[in-house]
Amino acid sequence: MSNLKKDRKPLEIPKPTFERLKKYLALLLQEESEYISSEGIAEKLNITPEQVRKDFTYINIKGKPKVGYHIPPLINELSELFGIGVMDNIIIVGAGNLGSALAKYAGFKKIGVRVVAIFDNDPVKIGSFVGELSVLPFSEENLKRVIKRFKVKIGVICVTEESAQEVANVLVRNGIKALWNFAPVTLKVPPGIVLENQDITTGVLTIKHLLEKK
Amino acid sequence: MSNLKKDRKPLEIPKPTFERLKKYLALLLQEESEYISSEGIAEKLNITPEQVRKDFTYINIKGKPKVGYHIPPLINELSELFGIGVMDNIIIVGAGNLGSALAKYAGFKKIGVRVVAIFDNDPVKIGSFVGELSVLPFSEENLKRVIKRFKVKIGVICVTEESAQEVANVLVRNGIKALWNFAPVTLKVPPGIVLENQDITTGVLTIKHLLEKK
DNA sequence: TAGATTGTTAATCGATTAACAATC
DNA sequence: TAGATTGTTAATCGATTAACAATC
Repeated sequence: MSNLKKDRKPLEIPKPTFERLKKYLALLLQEESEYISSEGIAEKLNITPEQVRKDFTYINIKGKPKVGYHIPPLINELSELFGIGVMDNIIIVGAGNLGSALAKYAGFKKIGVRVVAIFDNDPVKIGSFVGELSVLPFSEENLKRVIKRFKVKIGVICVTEESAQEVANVLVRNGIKALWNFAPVTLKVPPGIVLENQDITTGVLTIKHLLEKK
Repeated sequence: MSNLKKDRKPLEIPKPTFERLKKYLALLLQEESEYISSEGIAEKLNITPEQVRKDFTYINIKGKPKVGYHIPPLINELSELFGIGVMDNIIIVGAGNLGSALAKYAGFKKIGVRVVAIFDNDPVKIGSFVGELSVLPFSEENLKRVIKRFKVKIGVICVTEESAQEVANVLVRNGIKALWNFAPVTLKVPPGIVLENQDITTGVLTIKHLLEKK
């Protein structure tokens, strides 16, 4: 046993390309026309058309000279890349404003994500409704039941800095495979667990830096 | 007039380095010891120590062999880079859950950001309190007054997809210099206006993709 | 057909990694 | 001093850009 290969196959798609593919998808989902050219995409995202075409060589898609790319199949192809066809059930821990905002977010459906439960420890919040969901007490028992019943792999952390690591531990202990962390802390997770930090404040640092040099 | 130079001086710090510097700062602000080595930083962020040292060559900082980097001056140096010493007043448009979460976020202070007003058009929300702030009606008059009085340069967009572009237009028209957009739309802004998109959903796409290939 | 736009290869550019000298 | 860790240069790697042929 313990023959986990160390050679985790590197993403065959380069990281920068991958990040741009996400933006293309977001853009295409907003688009109403049927075709779009590499130039059309490029100018909305402030990149070059060559870059767009190059990026598309990583996915199985063909454009038509003089016309551009047919949007529906493009969306399909990108959807497959991100596993959007498969609906993932997720749970949210922390029913504060941020957790509530996510729980109610309508756009998840389009990207194959469904919030099936929201947890909190605050007695005032427990039992109250966030959208269609009633806030559940954050007990291991509840957690275990929900995770099992809905085959939940992804847990979202919307608690304070102080409790985030503990929440992460509990989630992982109960079978969660990926953490989406909104708390401004550097979490430690066991190998094999996917961790995605979504530090919401970093954006404003870029803004401050750009404004400064004007 | 109209002698705006097209040659916007490229960020002398490479983009990837810049992004990592933000992470270093976030990490250091959590750190309690006095010194940290490149190795110490590297392992928490899953990068190499060489990378950390190389990144630090872009800022004016010296480490001590055998000891590492003295954290307070490091924080100072990074703070200066991001313009954290200068407090920026920002306004939030949209007092839904997300806008409210941001308005109450305590961590802004540490990075030189202060929320001075929150706006909404919903009569139910207007006049109610979000933290210490009373929600103001989103009128150009109010906007103009607040922007002038608090010298606001940064506007945060926390409204729906549908209203985001219109809100952006109004903000820019009234003198806002930078937009921090949380709505899942590709905004169009005039040249010279800083735009930072914070698409909150992209993180989960990465997670889905990583889970898929297991 | 002519022209626009794609797709792809080659050239360039820039970032990361490796190696090692400097130094506390 | 010896050893650990920084700082920096050179080598490698990978991503972007440029050029142009293919094609609708």
